[in-house]
Amino acid sequence: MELKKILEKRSEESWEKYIPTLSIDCAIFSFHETSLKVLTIKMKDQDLWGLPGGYVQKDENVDDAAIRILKDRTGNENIYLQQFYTFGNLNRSEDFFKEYPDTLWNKQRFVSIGYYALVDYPKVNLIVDDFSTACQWQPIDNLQPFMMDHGVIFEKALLTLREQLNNHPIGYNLLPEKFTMPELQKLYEAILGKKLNRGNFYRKFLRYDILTKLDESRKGGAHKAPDLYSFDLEKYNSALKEGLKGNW
Amino acid sequence: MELKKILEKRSEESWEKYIPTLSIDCAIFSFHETSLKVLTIKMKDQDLWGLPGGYVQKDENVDDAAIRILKDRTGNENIYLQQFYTFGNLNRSEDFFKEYPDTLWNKQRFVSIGYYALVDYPKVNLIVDDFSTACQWQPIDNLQPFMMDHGVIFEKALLTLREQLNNHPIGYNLLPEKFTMPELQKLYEAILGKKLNRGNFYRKFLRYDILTKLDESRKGGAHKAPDLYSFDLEKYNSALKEGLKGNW
DNA sequence: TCAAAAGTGTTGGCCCTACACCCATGC
DNA sequence: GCATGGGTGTAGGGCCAACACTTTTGA
Repeated sequence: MELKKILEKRSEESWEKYIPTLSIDCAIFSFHETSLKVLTIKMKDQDLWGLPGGYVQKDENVDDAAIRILKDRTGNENIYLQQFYTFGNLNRSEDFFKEYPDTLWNKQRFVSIGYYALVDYPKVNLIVDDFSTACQWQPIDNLQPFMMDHGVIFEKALLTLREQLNNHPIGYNLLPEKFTMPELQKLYEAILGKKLNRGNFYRKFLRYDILTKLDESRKGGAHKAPDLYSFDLEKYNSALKEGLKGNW
Repeated sequence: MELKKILEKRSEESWEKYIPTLSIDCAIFSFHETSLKVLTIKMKDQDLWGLPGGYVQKDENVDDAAIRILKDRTGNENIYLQQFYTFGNLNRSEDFFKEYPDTLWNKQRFVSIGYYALVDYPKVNLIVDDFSTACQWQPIDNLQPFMMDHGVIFEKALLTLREQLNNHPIGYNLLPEKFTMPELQKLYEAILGKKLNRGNFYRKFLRYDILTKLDESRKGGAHKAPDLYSFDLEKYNSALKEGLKGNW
């Protein structure tokens, strides 16, 4: 069914179910093949991509709404979620629904609460809903244009990720259980948007004393097999409370 | 007039004027006599103190609403404002208006957007509005109990202030034009909640190369007259972009 | 055997800590 | 002149960048 029909059909139900004015948009990040990716969806009858989002039910905490939205889109429930900013300009979604009746739920003025989410790439099953035709990961260094102000929301999410790198379990939530030092470094470089010195990164991270070196290495690569590590959760979390020392 | 009467009288107008569901709460900080203070108000017929707040007009950006609310409370327009978190739990204001009719504007479920503001203490004229009986600065290390979840909002504001100390013009906006190194240090200690080494603080700050040493000193104190400094705005702002280096 | 990637060594400089010392001021 | 607080000196250690060397791997 075309988008317009669906929206009009759902509109009345939405007025009943959700609190007005408020929406949620999510920047869902993952890390795969040395590149940081963000989840984007394409709505029916639209050319531009958007961030997945939704609304807050009348009897639901805002944080719980974000969890629900994430689950509906990724099939996954225990996802690391962090609210980062609320976007409240008048003209955010201006023009987007201008051909629709004023009573349409989607045509309201929305103030949108932004959340970023961190997921382990292979654990996610992308789900295409009734409103959209596609749902896919895009590498952050080669993004398609975003609809509405979703470009701004994405940029703010990425900036927040950068700022919180020393205080939040970002590495832990984007990497698989076991990972190599070069993989960890690539992740840091992707988030920071700059190259880091290999040897110094290696020793700096070991000095934090938050990793456990495993008795295995990543075989199968074309060259020397790198050692595998995992986070020592106890030490990791207590180090994050104080913040990892040092500037990137 | 008692609070109940006023609220009921204003309710209808509020439904017309503001977008529903959304409110704004502000933690307004200042620095005076070596202590960090936060602006609190006491509503009529209430024992507990609250943070000043307000609502968003239907044709108004959320940021502009925050500016308007600040101006109404402090008489001041050019105030440093920073949105820091949005509080969306169902039970935030539970029970507060339970004796009122359900149609009362104030009895809605509100999701509140938190802003912190930084002001130069002597520039502010506190304004008591129709809803409140008092409006005063409280030192953050000796706070009266807050109403609703305003204690949580305040704590989050203070935490954000701490986290942003190296990246935002916090010192500049809380201090007067001219200040001494010991005053600057007291401010940092108040925000961080811990003592810092005097000599090291002094040199660390000078090393940033963002201060201008003035040809005056603060006379009148009981001891050696400390030198006066001011921020070199150009250098200061460009240093903040990269972030001041070092952990406190 | 060779290129490339991973792990490790080394060096000089800067910043941080800590403590000590001197200077200026009002009592 | 004395106590107090402000400005400055200094020694040791840690972290850092930069670079080089060694080891391991698959082709």
